[in-house]
Amino acid sequence: MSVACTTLIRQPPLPPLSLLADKCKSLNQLKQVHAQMIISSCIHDNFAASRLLTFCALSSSGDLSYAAKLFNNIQNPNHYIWNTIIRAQASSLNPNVAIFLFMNMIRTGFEPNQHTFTFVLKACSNIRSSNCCKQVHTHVLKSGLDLDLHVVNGLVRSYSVSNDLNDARQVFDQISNKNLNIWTTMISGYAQNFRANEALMLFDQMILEGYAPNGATLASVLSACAQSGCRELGEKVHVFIKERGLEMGVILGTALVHMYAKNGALLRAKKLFDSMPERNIATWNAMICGLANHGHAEEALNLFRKLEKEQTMPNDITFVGVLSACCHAGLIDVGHEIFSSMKRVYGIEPKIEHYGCMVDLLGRGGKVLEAEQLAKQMVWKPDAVMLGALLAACKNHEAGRWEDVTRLRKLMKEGKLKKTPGWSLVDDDQ
DNA sequence: CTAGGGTTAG
Repeated sequence: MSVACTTLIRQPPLPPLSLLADKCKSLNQLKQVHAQMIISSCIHDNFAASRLLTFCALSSSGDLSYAAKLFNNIQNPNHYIWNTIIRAQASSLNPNVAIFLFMNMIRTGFEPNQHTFTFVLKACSNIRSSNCCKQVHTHVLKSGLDLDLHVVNGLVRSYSVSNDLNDARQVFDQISNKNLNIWTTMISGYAQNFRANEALMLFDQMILEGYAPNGATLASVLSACAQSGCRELGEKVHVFIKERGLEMGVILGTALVHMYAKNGALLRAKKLFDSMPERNIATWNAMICGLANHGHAEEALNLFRKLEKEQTMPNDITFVGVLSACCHAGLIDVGHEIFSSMKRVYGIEPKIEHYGCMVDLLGRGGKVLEAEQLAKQMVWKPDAVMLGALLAACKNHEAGRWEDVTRLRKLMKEGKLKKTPGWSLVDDDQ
């Protein structure tokens, strides 16, 4: 008895179970802590439960379904617990669950706080639903948190990505004590919706009001410059970045490469590309697509070969660039090879754009039947661009064989090829 | 007690 007591006393005190949850490295360890919490009944303590939940909901070695079960077993969740599960579900594969939880929270009479709104608005952004934004927005107004800058930023962001720029702008305009992040969110909203002029006008206004842009702001501004061909402003931004000594990270670097490449300043783009210490797939895509779109097919392909040797994985956009390079250069065999490698080597399922490139490539090369077969084997109906390419191919390469055109028309009538509004543009031989 | 925002390629 006395021996046991001394042993107990001599042992260093264990950290409380709740803090042990924070130290877990794996789900298995966490499950052991969870078990101990159940045994010692401290699982009923919300703080202890919240540490468990945080690990399985948010850590990279966590498990969302375990988190969901854990959450369901918590009798009286507090704000932190509600917010944590909503936050985790908001960036899961099914962000609707976050909205659903949010509604449940309200139904049970729990008042959302500013954190709740930022997380549920993240879910709205991820499902890109303007209606969801509007519903959450009414709750924001009800709660009186409509002046919280994090919440406002979430609203502007989620309205913007749902293509609802009017509502985004309305929320933005109503806030008098804006910060840089809100300006950046609104500018990026315009830029990402291809409304470059509005993005640049807002940027002007931001500068007039005395805000100094950061790298994130400038990345969006450069994106707008790329879209609208404002190379002059783009270069000014480049100078500003250098003068201010802003860190040329991968995002800002990519935005600059994109701006130069899109504006046809391929040498400057390439120089910058080569000087970047770190590149991601967007950087490669900006350069490859820039080369391809300006008629430098060989260089685009060479760069793609280089990319294949890197540890960076190409994505579907890379292949749009590479295949359109093949198309411009008339490289049928190379195009075929790359098209088939998409799925075989990289596990990327070709989309309609990729088929479009191939149909155009085959059609221009006079392989009208092959092109048509490819168009028919897709799971989608051909779009106007593809039909245009097909009809052009018939006209240009099979002179006298008007039955090709007739056959396409027949297929369209039968609904095997869908007639789209743009189609009439090429149907000019009545 | 614990938590949140912005940025790149088409």
